[in-house]
Amino acid sequence: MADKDTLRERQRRRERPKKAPLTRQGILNAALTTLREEGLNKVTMRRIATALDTGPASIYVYFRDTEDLHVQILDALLGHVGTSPITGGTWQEQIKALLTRYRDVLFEYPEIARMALSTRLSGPNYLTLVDAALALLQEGGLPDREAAWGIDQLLLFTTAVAAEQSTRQAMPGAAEEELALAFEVAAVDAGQYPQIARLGNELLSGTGPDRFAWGLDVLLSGMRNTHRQVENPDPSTTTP
Amino acid sequence: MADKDTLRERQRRRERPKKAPLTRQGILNAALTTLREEGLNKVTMRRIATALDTGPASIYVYFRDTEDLHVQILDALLGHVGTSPITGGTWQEQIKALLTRYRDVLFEYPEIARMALSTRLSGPNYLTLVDAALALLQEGGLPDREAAWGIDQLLLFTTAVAAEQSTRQAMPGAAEEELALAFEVAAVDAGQYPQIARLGNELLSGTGPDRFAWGLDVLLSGMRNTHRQVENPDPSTTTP
DNA sequence: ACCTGAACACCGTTCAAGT
DNA sequence: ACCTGAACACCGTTCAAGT
Repeated sequence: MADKDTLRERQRRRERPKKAPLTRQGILNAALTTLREEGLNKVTMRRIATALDTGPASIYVYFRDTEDLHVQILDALLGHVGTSPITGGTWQEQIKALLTRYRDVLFEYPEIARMALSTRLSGPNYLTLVDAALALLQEGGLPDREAAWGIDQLLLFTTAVAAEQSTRQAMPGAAEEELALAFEVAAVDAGQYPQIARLGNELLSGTGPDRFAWGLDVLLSGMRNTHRQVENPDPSTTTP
Repeated sequence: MADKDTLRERQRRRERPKKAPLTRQGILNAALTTLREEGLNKVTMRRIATALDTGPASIYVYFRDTEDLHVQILDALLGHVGTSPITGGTWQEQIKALLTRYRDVLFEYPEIARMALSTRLSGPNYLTLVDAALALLQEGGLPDREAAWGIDQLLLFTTAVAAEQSTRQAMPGAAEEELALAFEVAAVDAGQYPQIARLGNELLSGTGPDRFAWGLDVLLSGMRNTHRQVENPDPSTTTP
């Protein structure tokens, strides 16, 4: 009877509430939860498997290896970074807004940013972001040749800033490290490192966001003034 | 007798040839050998300890943890990057030569570059490099405020390029990945990613060194044309 | 102080066997 | 095809005990 079946069904669920048919999405969701609650280095095959009430081998049905899992997490995280519209301002301001949005995602998940540097990304959400940025560069009148290389540099800078900055704030003892750095700069031997001693605290000045914004301005300004050389065509790799 | 002692000494050495008094340098040397022969992720506490014929706990006498070991390896690797003289050319060419030298070291050890992004470096060799670069920026007439932030960006870019590029070439299957990327760009949906489709192979053009050199030019040019805003002084953190 | 064996609490990945 | 338990070959770090 329906009643009896429902009851039995409920009891079964209560016993093992997380047990559901294994799917790619299900694994990804469990991974995202673990990421939020415990950080990327707890997003391990074994842990996700345990959360889903199975053995580690099961995850390998859907993900090639741990890196594959992490890459797919990032694209899931990127969500609508590239699609939600950006309004107002010059094209420079718009591209800065777009990249800041990207940086903010990476900022929330320090280790993801570091991973993003060592893996070619190719998820749909990432491609959308790249396309949107390229459109803005074109709008700004940047020649295609420079835009093609420039987008790489803009994304590389953004990712690197996130990887660098977010590590510190997320880690226990980050504050002490900052302080130690300040002392170090102050204590630096003026004979051995004259420039560092001379610039002193100027080296540590400014907030993360201010430095990031300045960095983007430098890149955008530099790109417009730096033409790519015509590459010397290598005859050995060119068909006649 | 001397003869007998020497013989006994030799035999003792032959039995356990690596056993020597444990020193920081000795551990570092063993670590460098392992790095060269097996890569950074084999530079583990346990492995170095085994190589030195002792238990893992012994390493903790000289290094706080695994990260500390890795950081000190990088500074050892940096050797004379910052001290051996750079001759000829404009200050731009000189700073490019200096950073290229830095990149080359990081290129040889992919994982070290990635690590360098997430850890504040402060070894003597690293500071020497920073100081030399700052001197060149000053020689080029870059104002101190911009130089202080600019050096950060130059080093960040260099490290990121090394982390990104070197991963691919060092990994098994890097060639296939490049190829897969090329196919991907070719196959991209022109409706969904119009800009990527439009630029096509332009996005993949150029060699690593050409892109790196262009990137440095962009940065150096941009820095000279981008003044730092006067930061809005935050009254809550300023003493009156 | 310096050094260490042993223990604790984890990992990724593969494989043979199950459904 | 999809899923899994068990096994293999590793990790970092701490601690109590030794010299």
